[in-house]
Amino acid sequence: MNDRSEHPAASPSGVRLIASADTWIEGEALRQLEQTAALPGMRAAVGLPDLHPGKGYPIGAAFLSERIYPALVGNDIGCGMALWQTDLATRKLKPERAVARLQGLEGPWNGDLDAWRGEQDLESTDFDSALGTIGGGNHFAELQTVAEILDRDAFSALDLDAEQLLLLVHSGSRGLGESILRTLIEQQGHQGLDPASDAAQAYLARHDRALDWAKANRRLIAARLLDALGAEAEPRLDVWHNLVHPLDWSGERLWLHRKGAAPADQGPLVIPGSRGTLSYLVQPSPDCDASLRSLAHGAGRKWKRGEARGRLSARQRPDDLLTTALGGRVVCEDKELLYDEAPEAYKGIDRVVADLVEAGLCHIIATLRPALTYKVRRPAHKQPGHRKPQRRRA
DNA sequence: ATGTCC
Repeated sequence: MNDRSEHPAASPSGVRLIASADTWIEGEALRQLEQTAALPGMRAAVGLPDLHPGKGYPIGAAFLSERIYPALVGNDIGCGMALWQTDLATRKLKPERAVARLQGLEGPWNGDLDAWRGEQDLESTDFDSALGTIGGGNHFAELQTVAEILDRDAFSALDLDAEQLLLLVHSGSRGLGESILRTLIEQQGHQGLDPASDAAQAYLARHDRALDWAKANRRLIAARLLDALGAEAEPRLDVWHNLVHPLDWSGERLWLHRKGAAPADQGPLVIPGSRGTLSYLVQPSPDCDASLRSLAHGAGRKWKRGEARGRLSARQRPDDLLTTALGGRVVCEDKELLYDEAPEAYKGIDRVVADLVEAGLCHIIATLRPALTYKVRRPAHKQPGHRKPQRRRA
């Protein structure tokens, strides 16, 4: 491991990068990591091996601070990864049939939303109609098969069945988190908040609601997808990788910000690769203080959004991207998104996870293979029959 | 990332 700095507690800048020399980290991401680590009240910063540039602040990083920085959590408050054990036998999966059945997951759910919110103990928001929708960007719902089991005891302890499909859902708080951050920035700017201030308390209350909303969203996404497939499933894990929460650290109360950083203190979790590579079910090590109790949340982007189409379209047609090197099927009728989320746009997950293992932060329970990755059907404005608003003539 | 929005 190429540990380029001291332990956070001992380093003057408090910055630690967990990445081997073989893991490429963009210079802009390192600059963002250093700049963020220099904000007032910041005590420690950790870049995970999936570190890549974000909008001002890096993604794939954890920050420990005396103050609360909402902009550091970002707009997708509560985004995370949840795993279900389905009752679908892997050998019985007919991908083309499953693809055909997965329709209409983009629009509002047509079930009894008020009753469902009641069961989930979820308050009503202006974004109820978005509950149960995956969204864009890197969000997805994916059926996976178990490729290899490396820690049979841990695998069994999770009550997983290697002969049945798993469902992994990556989504967040949709427009709700975005509205919370936008309002906060309008009122407070990018400054850190004193945790005792009214502004901080108001933000935290809304933030915590967005966490619940995002988790419920993943649950409803799974329920809708399973319903479409005629399957049932049981939840196995659900972790947030965008949030801020208080942490007692060496006798002090500080605030841990995770921005695209998975928790290492809440049991096993899935670190997904791209849709064309394996994902990893890992067991965090008991002591992950060196990484601020955090792990990588995925492979990390190699190419910026919007760059992939230009880089790939000469050698790969859109149809080529609907099946992957591992034999998986992809449902994504948004062409730009199809390219943006191509496996080539991401770093290699094998190296990212190896960096974590070599740093002593986790071990691998099992590898998972994508069978069907659901992103999005055709965007509404490109649906057949959609009329473009006519530009008014002078 | 985003009831993005040409």
